Amino acid sequence: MRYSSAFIPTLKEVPKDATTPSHVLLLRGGFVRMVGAGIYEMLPLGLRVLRKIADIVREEMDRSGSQEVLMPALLPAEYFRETGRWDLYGDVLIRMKDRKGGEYHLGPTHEEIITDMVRRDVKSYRQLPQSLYQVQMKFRDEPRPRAGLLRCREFMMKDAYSFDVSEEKAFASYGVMREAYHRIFKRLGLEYRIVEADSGAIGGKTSAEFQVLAQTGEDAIVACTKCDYAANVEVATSTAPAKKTDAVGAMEKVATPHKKTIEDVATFLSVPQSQTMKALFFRVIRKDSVSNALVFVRGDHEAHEVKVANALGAREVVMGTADEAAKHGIVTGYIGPQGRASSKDLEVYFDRSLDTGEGFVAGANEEGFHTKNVVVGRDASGTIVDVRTVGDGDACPNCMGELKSYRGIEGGHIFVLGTHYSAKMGCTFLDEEGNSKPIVMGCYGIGVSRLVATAIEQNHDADGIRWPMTIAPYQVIVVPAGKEDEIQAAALDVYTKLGALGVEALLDDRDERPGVKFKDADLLGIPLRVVVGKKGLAEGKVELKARKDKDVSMVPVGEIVDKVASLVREGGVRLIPKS
RNA sequence: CGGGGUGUGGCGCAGUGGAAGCGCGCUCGGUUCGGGACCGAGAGGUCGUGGGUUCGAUCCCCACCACCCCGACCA
Repeated sequence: MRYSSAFIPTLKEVPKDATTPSHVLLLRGGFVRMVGAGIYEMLPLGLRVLRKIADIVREEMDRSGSQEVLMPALLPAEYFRETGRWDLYGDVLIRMKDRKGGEYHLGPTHEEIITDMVRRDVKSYRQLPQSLYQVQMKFRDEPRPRAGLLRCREFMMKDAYSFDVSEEKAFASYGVMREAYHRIFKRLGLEYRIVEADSGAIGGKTSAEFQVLAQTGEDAIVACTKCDYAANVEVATSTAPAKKTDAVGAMEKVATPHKKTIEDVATFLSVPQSQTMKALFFRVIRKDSVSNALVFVRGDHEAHEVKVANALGAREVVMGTADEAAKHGIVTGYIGPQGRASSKDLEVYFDRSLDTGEGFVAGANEEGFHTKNVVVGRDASGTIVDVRTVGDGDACPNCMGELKSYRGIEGGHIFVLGTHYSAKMGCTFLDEEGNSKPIVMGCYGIGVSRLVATAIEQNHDADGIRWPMTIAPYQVIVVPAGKEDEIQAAALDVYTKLGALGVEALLDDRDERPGVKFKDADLLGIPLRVVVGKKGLAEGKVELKARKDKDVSMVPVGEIVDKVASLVREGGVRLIPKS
């Protein structure tokens, strides 16, 4: 492509609404433009990147034995009604009516539609397993779209679905996809971790997220520095604390006037914060009931609400207000477990870090007093759970190694769904014995458009983007630095020969000063840059620079094309020469 | 949905109760030509929308809309 005729509207100034690096650079580089909140149009460069990512995903899906289909984005309400998600999805679903008043919505995900596709035709175990995928725009009315392509209301997603005769086979399919995902993320050139995660609303049993490491990530994850354990903090755990058997003296009430926070109490009583416990009052929302719970965690720990909800078997837990607590006779600031027991009104839980046989300082359930030597099990009873937020320095639950925390962007998520959808939708098959059984499903998503932004979050510097070779919009930019005919001719020659080898090259033939061209080349993030200049050319050489490196090398004109081609290949791209 | 903020030329911003300006970008001419050059001449704006106050509103008042940030929520 000749730059002079390309539609690459770059911007010098940072658009004021862009905050994250990928958002800024996608806009400045002329890759995308915003049309509305969470709605973007892809300009030529952006589309090239998007397609490259999608193509890699397709190749690996195909290789894993999955077949591509395309489902509609516009869906009649009846499918989501079948599984109850018409109501469950709430405002996230973009709903509409047709001229006859029929109810429709835009697809936020396609489990129901694919299940319908399969149930129509698959009747026998002989037709299984099946694996189908699609690359499609999805629509979700996000409460808060943000950060450019990272969180959109319209976004491109690859979703795959597996159909098996048994849970065992479904896990095998899950394993195949997991391997395919590893290949995909490696080929995309992204640093990532596969982590255990909460299954959320999709309703699965086993799931794993592919988290791309980036400082701006929305998700907090921990990974072991020794083994391959990694988990989203929503579900992360650590080694359970050892029980201690030292005798602990009897409980002792002490005056702690006006000392409400853990910090104040610990300082006042001269005990480490790890020897105190604090209580969190939650409103617990279960499938068909709402109750309250006191959850005790160590003073220096934090409870994670998702872990709390999972541990209590709740759909959701919400921090209760002081007023609500007061109705249960709770003295905020001085809450203790002694003398309490789980009741219908108020459930009592302890994080397992408190179940060590040690004595802790707890509130005395009386304004201005705390109690020392409270031993869980001896002086207080409740259910032991694991709800604390795991963080840096905690011990790995697998190998006792040290856990380290990262920020991540969820690039992919794979689930074993079981029969959640198939059972509700009557997607069944006859096994060898003639028994009708629901098909066991799995689903596997990759946020294709999100990965465009994710790749930038992980690969950029002060000057612009640094695309991984496999997804760069062009692999090399050829810059003639000078107007002399020899320079122009030499640059055109290099550009033409690169094209013949199948290298995707951009020829910056614009009538601009070299500085402008260099700035744009860096901003666009083209991995390789070949500059044809007067001095070099006099010696029969051109300049080669990698976007990610500082240094420049001079290469004989006769070798530059092969040199570039081999670097592109090394970057993981298969070159197909044009005949 | 709660809290905060912003809407003025393509982008970034200033500004006034008498009706609009700067930088970048754009067009033309000239000088330049290895890290976003310089000089000169131009083009380009329903001041988010609607209503109100006023002789007169981009400015003051009210309502609405859009967008951004924090939180809730979420992939």
